[in-house]
Amino acid sequence: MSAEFDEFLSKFSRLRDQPANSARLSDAERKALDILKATATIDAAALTDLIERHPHAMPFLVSCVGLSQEQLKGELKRLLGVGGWVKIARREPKRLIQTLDLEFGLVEAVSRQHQHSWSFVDVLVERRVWSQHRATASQNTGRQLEDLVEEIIKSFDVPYKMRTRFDGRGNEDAPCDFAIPAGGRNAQIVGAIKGFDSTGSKLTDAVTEVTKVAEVRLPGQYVYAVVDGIGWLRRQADLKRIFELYEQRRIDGLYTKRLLDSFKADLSDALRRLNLLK
DNA sequence: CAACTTAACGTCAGCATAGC
DNA sequence: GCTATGCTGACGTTAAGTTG
Repeated sequence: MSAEFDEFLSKFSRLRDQPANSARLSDAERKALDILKATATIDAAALTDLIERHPHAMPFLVSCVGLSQEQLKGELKRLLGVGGWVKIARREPKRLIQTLDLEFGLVEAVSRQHQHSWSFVDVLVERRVWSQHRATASQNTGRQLEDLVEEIIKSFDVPYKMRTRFDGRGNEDAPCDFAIPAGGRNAQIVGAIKGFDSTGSKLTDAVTEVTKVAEVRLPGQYVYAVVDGIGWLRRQADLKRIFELYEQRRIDGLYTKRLLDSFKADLSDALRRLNLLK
């Protein structure tokens, strides 16, 4: 590249300030942690008492079972139908603790980690595990859903292609997560697979993608969507847009992991109608 | 096979709105 | 009026796929 470009490159700087060494905690959070620190014995009653008076202890407590703040919000939506922890911690602290304990073994985890004496290295390890978990493990959640769907497609012993594009109406094409028997102009059955345990504009992007598939599809093409994950529960406006596509029959099927049996049956019918089965 | 491109999911902040 | 929750979009990191 040109010398001018190299010169331009040399003028770049880091935008973010160096990360602060000590996280800023609110007074409410600090107070909650002081109480936790002073608690001699951790049991269900102690935690119930703690969160009833100090709901802001919740994100700290659930970190003991590997839940981030966002994951906590998602799980509360799934398990209790609420979007936050403060109100429910004050009103139904017992139910909140019991639910999380049943699902994640919260009390035991907090108790164990409360007693543990932590070394410097322990802290370093924890930091590393969390930051790595964030990026790598999250990739797998979406991939797992893809793999489940791929297994079903495989069971029919037909040619297919994962993560590709297909041609539809006019000169338009669209991305899809699977295509049978192949992508491009040969696609006869296509589908989108969108698993999210968290929220974000990525879910809006996913809806846009599914919408695009529905728009581009040819009359004879079958279109399916498989969605799942607690992220959708917190992004229902986006989920509804996909559901409407299904209600209007602009896509032929909409499934979650627990509905994959129906997907298999519907796919079987479609393959038979298209004479793709051997 | 290294460089590059595309696409995957998660975290968080900011503003709007609801609820006490 | 203040706090909790709802809604939205920008941003971060990594893996898989592509290309020369």
